[in-house]
Amino acid sequence: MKIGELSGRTGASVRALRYYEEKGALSPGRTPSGYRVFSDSDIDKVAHIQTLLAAGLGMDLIGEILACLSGGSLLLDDCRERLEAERRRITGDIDQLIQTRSLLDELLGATRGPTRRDTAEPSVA
Amino acid sequence: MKIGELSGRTGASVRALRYYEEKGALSPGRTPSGYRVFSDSDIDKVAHIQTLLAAGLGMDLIGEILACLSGGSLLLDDCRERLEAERRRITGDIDQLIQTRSLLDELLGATRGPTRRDTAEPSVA
DNA sequence: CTAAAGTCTCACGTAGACGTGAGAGTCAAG
DNA sequence: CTTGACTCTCACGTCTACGTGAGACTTTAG
Repeated sequence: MKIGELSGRTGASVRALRYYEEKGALSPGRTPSGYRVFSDSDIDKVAHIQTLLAAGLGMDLIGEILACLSGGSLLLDDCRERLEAERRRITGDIDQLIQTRSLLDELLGATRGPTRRDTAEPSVA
Repeated sequence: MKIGELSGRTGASVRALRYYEEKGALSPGRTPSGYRVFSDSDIDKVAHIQTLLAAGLGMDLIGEILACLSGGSLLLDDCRERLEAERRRITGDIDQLIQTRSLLDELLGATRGPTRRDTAEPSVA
């Protein structure tokens, strides 16, 4: 498929997809005329990219990770370490966010209003 | 205390502290000669700012929040709503991060195997 | 065949949270 | 009084993940 279709299927803008390629996260083929040609598996890759981006990983790292994965379907030790480091960082971020949520509760409760446990608490670590 | 001392006590750079003031999150007094004068309570405020920043809140919102808090020691309904919106967003972010952590575990697990250190056995790469 | 739609490669613009001098005034110490 | 450290106000530089044309070519629809 061409870039427009991938954009439609993933929600990522055409510009974003070209940017992902620039960072090595995608490696589409080319038609004789220069058009990028993506495969179905790229849909999943883009989803991964979006997920990792949302988690705060930089495109440079994501690019290396996906390059590693598609390269040999096996992570080099170097990549593993960095992924594990990110995993630890994310766990730290989660804790941090939970504390911050408590701070917000404090601010919200400090002034007035019922200390009601309203909406569900999906994630409590 | 002057800006340098507050910087030392909070870890925030002098530039950052001036930026926080610019955004209305801090409102230090001034000496006749124009030097900023901070109080001890500003140490806590800076800590809150750093926490909220790390949680993804923008300085504009943080500025309004702290201005609200120190202004009337009571949150306006408008402020409350926005804080509650941020609370929901943070909860969503936490869930997102937990899912992402699972993705990382998946990626890390996909290559599970002996972590060779010096074996020059090129797997598939 | 022509017009519209899609794609290409530059390459500058954007927003957020500061970094980094530039040039100048101010304060504590010797 | 003179350093030297500290502070002040501009105001441009930085980094990230794209947005947004500009100008030109390719493909598709009628």
